[in-house]
Amino acid sequence: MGQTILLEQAGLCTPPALQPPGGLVPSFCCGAPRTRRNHSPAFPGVADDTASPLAPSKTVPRCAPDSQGRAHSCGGSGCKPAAPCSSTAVPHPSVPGEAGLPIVLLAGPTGVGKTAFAVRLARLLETEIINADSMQVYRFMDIGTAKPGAEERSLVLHHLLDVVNPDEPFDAARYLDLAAPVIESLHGSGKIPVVVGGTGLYMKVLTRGICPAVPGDPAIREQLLCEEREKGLAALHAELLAVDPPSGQRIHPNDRQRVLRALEVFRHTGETLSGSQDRHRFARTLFRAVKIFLVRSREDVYQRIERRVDAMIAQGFVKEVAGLLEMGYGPNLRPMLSLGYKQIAAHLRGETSLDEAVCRIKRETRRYAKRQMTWFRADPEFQWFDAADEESILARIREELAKHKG
RNA sequence: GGAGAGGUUCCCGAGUGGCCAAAGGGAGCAGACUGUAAAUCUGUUGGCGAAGCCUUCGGAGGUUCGAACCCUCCCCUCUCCA
Repeated sequence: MGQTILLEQAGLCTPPALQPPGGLVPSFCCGAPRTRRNHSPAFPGVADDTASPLAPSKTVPRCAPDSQGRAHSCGGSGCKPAAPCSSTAVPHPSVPGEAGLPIVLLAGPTGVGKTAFAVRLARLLETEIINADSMQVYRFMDIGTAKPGAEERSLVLHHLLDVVNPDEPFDAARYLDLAAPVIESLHGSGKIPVVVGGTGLYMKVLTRGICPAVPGDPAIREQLLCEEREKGLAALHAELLAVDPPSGQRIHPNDRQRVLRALEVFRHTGETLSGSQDRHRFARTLFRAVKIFLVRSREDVYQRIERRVDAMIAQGFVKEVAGLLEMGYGPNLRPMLSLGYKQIAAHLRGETSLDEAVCRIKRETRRYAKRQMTWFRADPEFQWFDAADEESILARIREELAKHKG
């Protein structure tokens, strides 16, 4: 096994009892998970017909006109193709919607074993993998993002990995712009793409499109930040409440990121974010998907996180972060503020010991895993499977795909 | 052996007679999420419940209408002196 291959995959092919070398849980780690009750993950099993990912969504028009009866603006492409309405508005040639080939979405909390299982699945389906992890799109960030290693990549072609530098802007819309054509191309050759990752929003956007609101505007953003410094966030929230009441009510006054975004949209376009979202509503289906969520018991996931972070350190995570900083990727860049990178950078600045950094990474990773479960729990189309039960998952996927062919 | 300080709800820590199931922080748990999403934010945290009731502030007694808070004894921890 290559060194860069992460523990994630170990659990899939070997009994959980087989611990990786050095997998001892360090006793220094504060806040070790206290699992009071036996969390038994929900396995909703097969979704009912209405919620079935493969059930055609009968009511949704492929490209609904907006309230004014005009086709919404897809960069002038007039909605002919079911193109994602994004900044660049790449018109996608096909109209997948409910008729085209499906995709397989493979999600799960960090460290359940998505990467390895995806490779297996992709080989069985003789297809390719599309990354749906918001951090693995960045170059030079390999160890800390648990990016698939050379071995995995040699077995199956991976897309959307290493597509931008850490100082380039990247967001859900850009993700859609890049991923949709890959899916279409794979569909063109009769393949069913396996989309793997833990970023719920990216998966949602990939299957349902994104609200055609404007992209972020640096000038307006700067102005807003300036006003925030002068008047405070509360004043900006008050303004939002006045200008876009639904958004103002929905967005908590402390949620700086969303308050700023909503105001940014309004100032840029004169249209409210809520209005735009109301028209969008994730109503269309861009790609039908078989949605699989891999789970393990809470204890299990936490233990795997523990081991995985230790393994990252052993593989040279600190060196990786130092290297990024040397390359000139500053500690305030978005990806450098992500899980792990942020804490290691703080350690390199001398703010914390390595032990402390590791401890924090583990804790933040546990929280992240929890948030992922919350996100995917909210989407009933995802069917939850015990990650160790590969056969059931494969059977289920085969069943769905067969149904589709028939 | 002597002197002093202290033992508070999962942890740290405030509280020094009623307004205390007990501030604040941490950790945990739950939730939200449409262009930063590995981000950002919210709620909650003794038990049972509708009010309300029950158990809790090292232990056992006591004072008081009433005690985490006052008194006595005991146990434990820390600091200093021998």
